[in-house]
Amino acid sequence: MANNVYEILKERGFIAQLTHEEEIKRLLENEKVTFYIGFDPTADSLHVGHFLQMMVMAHMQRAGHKPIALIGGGTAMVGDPSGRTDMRRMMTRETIKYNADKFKVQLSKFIDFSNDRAMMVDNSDWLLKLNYVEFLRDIGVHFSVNRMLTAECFKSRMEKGLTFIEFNYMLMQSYDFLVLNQNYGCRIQLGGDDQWSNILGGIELIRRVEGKEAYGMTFTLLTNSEGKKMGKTEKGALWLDAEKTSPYDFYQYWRNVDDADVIKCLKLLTFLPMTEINKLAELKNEQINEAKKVLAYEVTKLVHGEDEASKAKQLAEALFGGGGSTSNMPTTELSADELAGGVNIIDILVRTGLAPSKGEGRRLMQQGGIYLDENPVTAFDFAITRDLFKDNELILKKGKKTYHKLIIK
RNA sequence: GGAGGGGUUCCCGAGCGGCCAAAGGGGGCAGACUGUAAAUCUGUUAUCUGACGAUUUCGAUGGUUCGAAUCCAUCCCCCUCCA
Repeated sequence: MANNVYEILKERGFIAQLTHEEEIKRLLENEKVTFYIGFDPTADSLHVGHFLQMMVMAHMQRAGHKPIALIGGGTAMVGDPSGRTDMRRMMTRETIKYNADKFKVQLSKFIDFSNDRAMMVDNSDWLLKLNYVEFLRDIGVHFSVNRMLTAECFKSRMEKGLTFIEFNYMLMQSYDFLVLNQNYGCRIQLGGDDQWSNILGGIELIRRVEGKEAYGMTFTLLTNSEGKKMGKTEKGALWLDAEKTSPYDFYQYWRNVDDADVIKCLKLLTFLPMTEINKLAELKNEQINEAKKVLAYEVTKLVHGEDEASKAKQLAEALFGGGGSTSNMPTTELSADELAGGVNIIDILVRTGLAPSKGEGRRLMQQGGIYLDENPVTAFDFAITRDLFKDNELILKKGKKTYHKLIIK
């Protein structure tokens, strides 16, 4: 019976905590509500954690509610201590500005901002011009330090140390909610579950300043069955920017998630109807691979578009299943001239990025992790020459899953 | 401001004049087994070299010494207690 967004979100496993379950449910059922989610531009690309937030926004928007995407250009200057055991590195204004601009572009791809169906605001617009004393008198008075210190988000920091600048983060985020409430009638703040304390701060502030009730809802953090945050790869985070994480790598990440996490991810990160997901949930053992394929394709489609998703899928099938085209594989061109003399395999490994250093390249070869057209290569002085190429291409493989194509220019 | 304790390789964390490119764990990578999964086992994990070996690393800069991550000086940063 998932007619109402609340039910949808609940059924799909998004919801972690609610400030007022009944009221929120009623509100979402009967009214068009303006809500917000904040994104602090601490990197130059959104990642999967943000994607989950955007899925929520999209579900809400589909139900007729109006999202405000808040870019934390101002809050990023301070740094949110929540869920952190150490202090964030201070970022320069320039970096934040740069990141914020990137965020804006990416967000526009996922949320429909046309016809006033959603808005995007940047809290640097109001935070940066605040007057310190005024802020303390108007906003600071409403916060009890005693209470703040008992908040979960500061507890872990009590041991490691917490500076005053970070301590203020909560006030700033609370103030954001107040501003959005006053200017745009925003009544609900959503966020990851790590934002719970900060959200409560805002609700409390609105109640005290405006005498109005505001609401908060947090969502499960995307963690795997071991409780670790998902979306991390050996190269760092799994970015939504194709320049930083290629659609193929992105696809492969989901293709390779743990069995235990597939269904959860399908619910959270795709729009597949629950009936279909439930069917996939029936699969056992090997068959789970089918569910993973669906997951990988759907998520990649949402993030990179149908074309890229199909390409990634085809490439994966070509490599792992045999057949299909290799046209979307990362490629390096070699000139006929250099091939004439033979090009050392280790140099190629470094050049293609399959190995970060020559030493690493040798190690890979020693351990039998390097293949040329599926044949292991172990001789360090092996030279790649023209006659190895078939149809002008040669497939270089590192381990079982990383492929690179060489072509003659 | 005073007293004490620290800053070690991707992370945690040992080392406290030579045997240290630095124990152990985590993570990563590769191999075996598999289902492009998990678990497990094995190897590996600064750079250059086919190898011997060479070079740059232990907060920063100088110094002592035949020789320093280890001792000294100054500086920067973090933590704890006192004010």
